[in-house]
Amino acid sequence: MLRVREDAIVTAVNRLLAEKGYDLMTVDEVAAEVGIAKASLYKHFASKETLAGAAMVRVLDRALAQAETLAADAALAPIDRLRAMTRWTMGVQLAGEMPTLPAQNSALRTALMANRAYLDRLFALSDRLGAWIEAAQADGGLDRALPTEVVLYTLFARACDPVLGLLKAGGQHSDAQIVDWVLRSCFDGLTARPA
Amino acid sequence: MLRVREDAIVTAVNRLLAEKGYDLMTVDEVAAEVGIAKASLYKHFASKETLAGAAMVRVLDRALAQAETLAADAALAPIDRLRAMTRWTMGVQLAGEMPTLPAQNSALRTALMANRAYLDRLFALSDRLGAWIEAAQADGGLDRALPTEVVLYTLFARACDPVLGLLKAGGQHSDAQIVDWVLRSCFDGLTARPA
DNA sequence: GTCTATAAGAGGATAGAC
DNA sequence: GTCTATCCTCTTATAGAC
Repeated sequence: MLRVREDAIVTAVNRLLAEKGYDLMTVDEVAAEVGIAKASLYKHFASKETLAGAAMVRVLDRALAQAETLAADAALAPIDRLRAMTRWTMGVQLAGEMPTLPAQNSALRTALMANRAYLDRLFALSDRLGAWIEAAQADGGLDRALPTEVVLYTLFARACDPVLGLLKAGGQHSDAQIVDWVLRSCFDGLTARPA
Repeated sequence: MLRVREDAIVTAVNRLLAEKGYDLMTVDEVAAEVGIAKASLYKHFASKETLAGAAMVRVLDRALAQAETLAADAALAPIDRLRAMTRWTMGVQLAGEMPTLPAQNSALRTALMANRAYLDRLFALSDRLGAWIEAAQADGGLDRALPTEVVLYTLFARACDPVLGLLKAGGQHSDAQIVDWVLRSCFDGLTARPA
């Protein structure tokens, strides 16, 4: 029962974070969406920052599960694992399920940096992607001139890329088409490649 | 006198928007930074949204001036104009002078869409970059498989790319090095190019 | 653990004197 | 056009009954 209730809370937080972002999401809205009183919500989670942390833990768990699936496919080259992972990430964002947090809010940042569950998962995902990046550079699939951290941050940034939302807002293209274009620009660059 | 005072206000807004973003910037802070009372500030600008609009107008004017300079250099290929423009944009962000607005705040968005001065400059810049993009696709410098709007949005997005801030926060690299890496990943892609 | 009610304070905006 | 003082709403968080 308690687990089910808290799952419902995190689901609401996740959706609201994706829709309006951390600063514009209010705890009142979360409570209303779950259908409980705000005071009840605070019996489950100590603060707004804690709520955000729980939503991030959930999405990181989803990402780790996706990475696990990709790792199990021995036929995939490292670069293709990275591509598939990024495609998945962008799909989640287009589906309105990607909670995004402001990089500038220092109170929130401090709380997250003290959140062990969050940090564990963030490091686990970074380690996994970092290993794929280095393997892809070793086998010649990935540009060796770019440091691992540059590639890693660039891929993480696709999760909150505003380009996806802008193209979707235009209403002219399917989600799949949008993902294909952004994935292509990310991995192959904007300049023409010799055929 | 009035012009000087309003310039000082916009400068403060610009800096605070770059530092903390729109939602976390307070009008009290702006007034304090300028050194005037909040009520005085409201004699110059009607609302917080108006303040943000003025900061965006200023940065767009800077961008248009930069584009004008690049357009005057007849030796530059279209793709190099785009590259130089993006390099300039990222330099402004790393210098802490790039005001960034949340895409999710609908009240702010509504106000901006009613701000003629803002829209005029946004369209002017989009037109100029759009022409360069199409010229670069025509001469084979830019990937023809990507629609103009995808390239345009991708370049605009570099102005608020979180990767720059993450790399700078690491403290390991110079601004110039960071810009080079992100510019390379953007234009040439993450995957290796045949030499 | 759920509720109603409320504290406590931040923040956008304004009144009115000078 | 600048100031001090204040209004008013929104929002986070808690008190206390059941």
